Amino acid sequence: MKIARVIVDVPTSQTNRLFDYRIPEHLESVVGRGMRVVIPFGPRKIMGFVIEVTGETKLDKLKDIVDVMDFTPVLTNELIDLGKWISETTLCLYITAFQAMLPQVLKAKYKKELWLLAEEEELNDDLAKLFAGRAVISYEDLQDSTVSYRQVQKGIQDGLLEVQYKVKGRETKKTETFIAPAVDVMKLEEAYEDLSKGAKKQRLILSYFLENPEEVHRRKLLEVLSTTTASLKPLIEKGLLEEVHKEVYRDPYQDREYERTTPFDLTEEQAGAIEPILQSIEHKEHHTFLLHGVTGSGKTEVYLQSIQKVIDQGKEAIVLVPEIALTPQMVERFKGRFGSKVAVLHSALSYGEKYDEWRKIQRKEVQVVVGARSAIFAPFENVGIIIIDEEHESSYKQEDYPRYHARDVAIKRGEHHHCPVVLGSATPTLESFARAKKDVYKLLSLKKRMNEQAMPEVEKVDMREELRAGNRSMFSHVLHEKILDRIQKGEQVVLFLNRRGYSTFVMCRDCGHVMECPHCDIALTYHRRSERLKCHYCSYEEAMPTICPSCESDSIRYFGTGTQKVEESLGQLIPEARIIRMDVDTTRRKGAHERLLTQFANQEADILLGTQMIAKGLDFANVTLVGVLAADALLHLPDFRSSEKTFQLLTQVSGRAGRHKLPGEVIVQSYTPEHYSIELASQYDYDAFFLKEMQMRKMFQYPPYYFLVLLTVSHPNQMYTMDITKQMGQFLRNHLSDNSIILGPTPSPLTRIKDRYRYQCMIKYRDEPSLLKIMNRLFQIHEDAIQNNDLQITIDFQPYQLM
DNA sequence: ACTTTCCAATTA
DNA sequence: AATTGGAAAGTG
Repeated sequence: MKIARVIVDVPTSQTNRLFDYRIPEHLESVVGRGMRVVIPFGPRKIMGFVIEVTGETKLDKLKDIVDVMDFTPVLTNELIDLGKWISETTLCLYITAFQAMLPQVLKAKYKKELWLLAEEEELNDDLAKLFAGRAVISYEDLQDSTVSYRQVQKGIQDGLLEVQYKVKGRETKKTETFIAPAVDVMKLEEAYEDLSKGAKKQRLILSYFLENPEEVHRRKLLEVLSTTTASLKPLIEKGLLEEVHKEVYRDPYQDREYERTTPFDLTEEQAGAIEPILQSIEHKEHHTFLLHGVTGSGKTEVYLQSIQKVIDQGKEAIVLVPEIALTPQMVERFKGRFGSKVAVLHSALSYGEKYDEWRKIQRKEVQVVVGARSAIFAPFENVGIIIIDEEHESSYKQEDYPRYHARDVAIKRGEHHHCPVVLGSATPTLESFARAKKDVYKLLSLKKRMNEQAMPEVEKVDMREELRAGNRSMFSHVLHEKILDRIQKGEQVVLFLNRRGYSTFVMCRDCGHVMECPHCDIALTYHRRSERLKCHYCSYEEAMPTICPSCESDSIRYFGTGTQKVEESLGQLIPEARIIRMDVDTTRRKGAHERLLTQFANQEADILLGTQMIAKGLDFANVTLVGVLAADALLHLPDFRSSEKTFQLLTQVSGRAGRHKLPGEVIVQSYTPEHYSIELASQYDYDAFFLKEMQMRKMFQYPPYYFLVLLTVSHPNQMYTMDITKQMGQFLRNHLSDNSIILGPTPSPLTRIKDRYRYQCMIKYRDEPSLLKIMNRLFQIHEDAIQNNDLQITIDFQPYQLM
């Protein structure tokens, strides 16, 4: 007897273990490790992942597997082990880890149905009305009806009704219609002769097939012969042609032509950097490389040529890029070099499109995947290299369960496949650079730009002085003039607004009342388009008030510097400027992002104004001026990484100017231009910044000198939350070593979200071998309250977001 | 005596 | 997470 050990699709700690099921004979040759199966669980039927197939069990009675959902495993052996590792190191449930590795559509969908077993006459009036002649009704119909649960229960007891559970995948396959001859050429010819002379279009279609007897895409056929289905239909009805429905991939890039590029000759510096990577591929040895290259130094070419080597060896490559940088320009470079060997995975794809790209990987129809964070789980089995571009990006850390960092997963996979992991950045995280200095990672440096051009000159503008000089606008005098100058010359400008910390809130000018969310401790954000106030943390929204709810004055206004507002005042300042604004609002619609960028590239606008999303990966030849409107917006947030983030952002934004023949220039506006992160970013001095920031981190006991764990407790009752957090802090102080520092409990920076109070403890440690065990114990102690008292505990190892 | 609501245990 | 069966609370 064969037995499958299964992780069930029930996300709680009590079911977070293997359950044994008998594999019925007719499924014995089908069921395998890594497949999804339908299993009975209590009275229900649910989905589960087969983790192991064995011959023995400790139990004497087992239930049978009901059905298999896959014929090929969706999880490879490596991914199963990886999922286990993730759940153990990030303290999440097994099922959560496995679900995170797969595309959305492979999540099971459950349906509960009520079946009529007897004749309708045997039912009472209420039930008969409910069924109304149908044999099956969905459970939602029952809930919508007035029939009481009691009646249904009785019906079930009397054997008149039955509840059935259905488990379905959500995957859908897209099909398209092809037309093919249904008879041989002889018959076609006969039919052609028989057709009346008047049926010109029909004759045209047949003559097409006489010349090309293969099947052809219907839309294309109709297009080529410039005809319609009206002429095609009679031929199909006569049985001469037939419709063939074929499965096709939803390929978002299919109608695009990519210019093929060939490998460039590497510069001496690039050649030096790529050599150790190629060696690592050659010798099948795992190493983690930190490729530190200034913007424009040609990191991507190093990636591309390393990947070429991997493909030549018959292996596969995984490339991670930050979501925000997954622009058409980036995709183009990979598609241009490797053509149809590339799958692309990012959040702008529909679920169906993601699934199709994923299946190309699963079926090994591609050798390269370029994608955002979750692409690290690409189900390749022969990985030859893993590349993480813009290594410092915070989007590589997932902020909800499983709270994994793609970099850690990459290294784990690199070890398994004995292949190199390359972390690339112009501004590496302090953690990574420190590791490179300690030779844990191998440091590779690219210090020169490929075009031998100097980095654009950065001019800092002290906005305090502007204010003193009577300029109250958000554009300094210099910036205003330079913009005018560029427009006159027909060159382009990129304006960058750091939105974080500058959201548009609504305040009463008379009494100072600020509109806040009734469920969270945060000011509401004003949305101009809908004229409504929205909360960024819960889904709460309300209409913009006309009078202040506190003092009933009518001088209630919105404040803050959103991109909309900048666009407005820019329009007043320079009415002739053509502006493209890029932010969440203008890029919400599918393809909008790309359309706006194309417009700008075609020089249909003079100024590109945007947030974070224009800081990365963009490359426009005609841009000669970059303006940063508020460089210190990030700097004053309660986050120990704020200096690092500011430095990274400024460096990145500066890199947008003067990438080609025309020299570039950068204006950085700030209220604290003397801050070392602004000062050193404007000098492009990463090494000096690293040293200075390391001093700060050492002094304040932050990473990379210490590891962090953030423990957040939340509950609707504030006192209770504080109490539990205090207990936990005490527990940690009792169990962790004396060298570790435990801070808190303190209220979270956002103390209340969705009517739940949040308190936190921070652990700083250098060496805690049994940390995982202790944290697990912490969960166990409060398991009951989590289960029955609406208590929530989140544990985040190496957190990025301290809110 | 009977119905409704709540809670904890169980899921192979 | 969903279900269920039994205890506790409510109802006339």
